Amino acid sequence: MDLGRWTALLRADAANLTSRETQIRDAAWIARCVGRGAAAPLGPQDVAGLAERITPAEFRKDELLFGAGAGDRPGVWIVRSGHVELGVATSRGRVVVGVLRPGDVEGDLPLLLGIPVPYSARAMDDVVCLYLSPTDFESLLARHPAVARRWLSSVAQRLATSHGRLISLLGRPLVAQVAGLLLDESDQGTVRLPQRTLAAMLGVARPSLNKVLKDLERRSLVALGYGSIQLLDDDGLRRVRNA
Amino acid sequence: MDLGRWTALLRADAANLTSRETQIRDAAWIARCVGRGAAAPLGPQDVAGLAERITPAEFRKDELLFGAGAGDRPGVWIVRSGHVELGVATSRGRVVVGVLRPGDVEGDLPLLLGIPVPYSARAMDDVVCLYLSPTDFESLLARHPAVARRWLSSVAQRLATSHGRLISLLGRPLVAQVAGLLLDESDQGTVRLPQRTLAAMLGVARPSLNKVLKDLERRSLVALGYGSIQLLDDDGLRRVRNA
DNA sequence: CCCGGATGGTCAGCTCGGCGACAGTGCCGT
DNA sequence: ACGGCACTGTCGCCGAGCTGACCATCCGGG
Repeated sequence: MDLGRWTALLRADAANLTSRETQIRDAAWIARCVGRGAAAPLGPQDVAGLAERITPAEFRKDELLFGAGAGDRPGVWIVRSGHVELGVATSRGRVVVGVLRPGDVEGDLPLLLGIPVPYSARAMDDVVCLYLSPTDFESLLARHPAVARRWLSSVAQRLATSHGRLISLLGRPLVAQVAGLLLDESDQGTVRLPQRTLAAMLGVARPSLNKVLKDLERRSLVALGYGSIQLLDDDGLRRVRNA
Repeated sequence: MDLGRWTALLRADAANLTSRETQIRDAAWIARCVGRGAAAPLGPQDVAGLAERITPAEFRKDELLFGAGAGDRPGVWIVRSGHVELGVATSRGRVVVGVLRPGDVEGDLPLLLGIPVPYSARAMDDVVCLYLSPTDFESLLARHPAVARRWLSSVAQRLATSHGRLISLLGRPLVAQVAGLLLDESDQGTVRLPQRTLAAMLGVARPSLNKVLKDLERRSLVALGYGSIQLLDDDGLRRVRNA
């Protein structure tokens, strides 16, 4: 998906389309992203229910979306364009829990469970989000069973990913962890994150990560660039991950 | 909750109660456990919907419930009594992903996502489960929105736990990881797992874990027993976890 | 065009934890 | 009572990865 074009469209919409039309298009987009591949399809009335509740929100690079320092604004955020970093400040420096890409959802768990988010979200570039207030989210789930069903798939998907991440971290050599992370975070064969961030995602020191990456480059599995990594041999990386 | 008494009751029920009465009692129990504390209450018809779908299943110690070696039986399992170990065999020996206690649910994710479970489940002692077949689970969610809503909370709860686990593992010293694990797995101030298993849950070697545990014991934070650990100072352990 | 900040690459020293082995000890069935 | 088994406690060696430092390179803005 061409993110630049999406963003441009969003900007144009603000001027050329009615607010209602924009909302419906955004709602349909959410319907495609949340609970992808779930059995239950959403009806037109479900999409309409979504549309009348979402409001767009823009953030500039390095702005905080929620969490410590941003007033802990409750509600559901769906990333429309851009990237968002979920991080925790620990005694041993910053740890990155995850990176949100367009289509990813955050903020629903705290609402569902009534607990605060343990991390804070920072815009890694200019970001456009769609926002659902806590009450809107609650009524959406209550009145639209199909949406609740899809949301269930979405959360289940994230849980499966988290489990996979746990397995790939538990006592495995760093090369295997790195190979797994690159495969998970790649977008069209490229990972557009600085090594500093990747290291924080694995909770390791940057020099250690760099050593491993150079090793993978020597084995022609990846190509290192400035702020980006190209995956050259996915199957080879998978072998390293499972070794 | 006194697990011994529950098990005894279950045995007695098989003889003294009709199958239907047992099912309704089990269903009510599931209703209490799944999505604990969720906003949406279940109506009597929801509990009835659960009751007519569940079937009990017993497993002896060391028996495999599902996963590699047990035919990968699809369906949802709810632990009624006993403990179940979720483990993965890796190149570097066994890794324990988690331990299921009474009230815990497993097997729903593969159904929701259409993917196989990446781990296998082994009964750590004699275990009684309640079973939902894939088709029954699907129809339950489709026809009982309140159950789907509760199930959403249940999955969200597990996702939050998994996130917490990730944060507590990422590049933290072993003492902090151990303190966190003990706090998570304790039941009434006691962890009834052999050190071998605890080590597998953190993906570390047993001698390393033992060294840390003895250290915690010297600091009067825990008391080590045979196959069990008593937590003496929860606040102290929390301090160690966050250090 | 140049400069400052961010990112990538590398090194030496050191600590933590893995690995394997072995002894002591509680638990349980015979 | 006894013996086997599983669990705990401990040691020594060694390699993986952390610490902190330093310089090269890339990029965007003035």
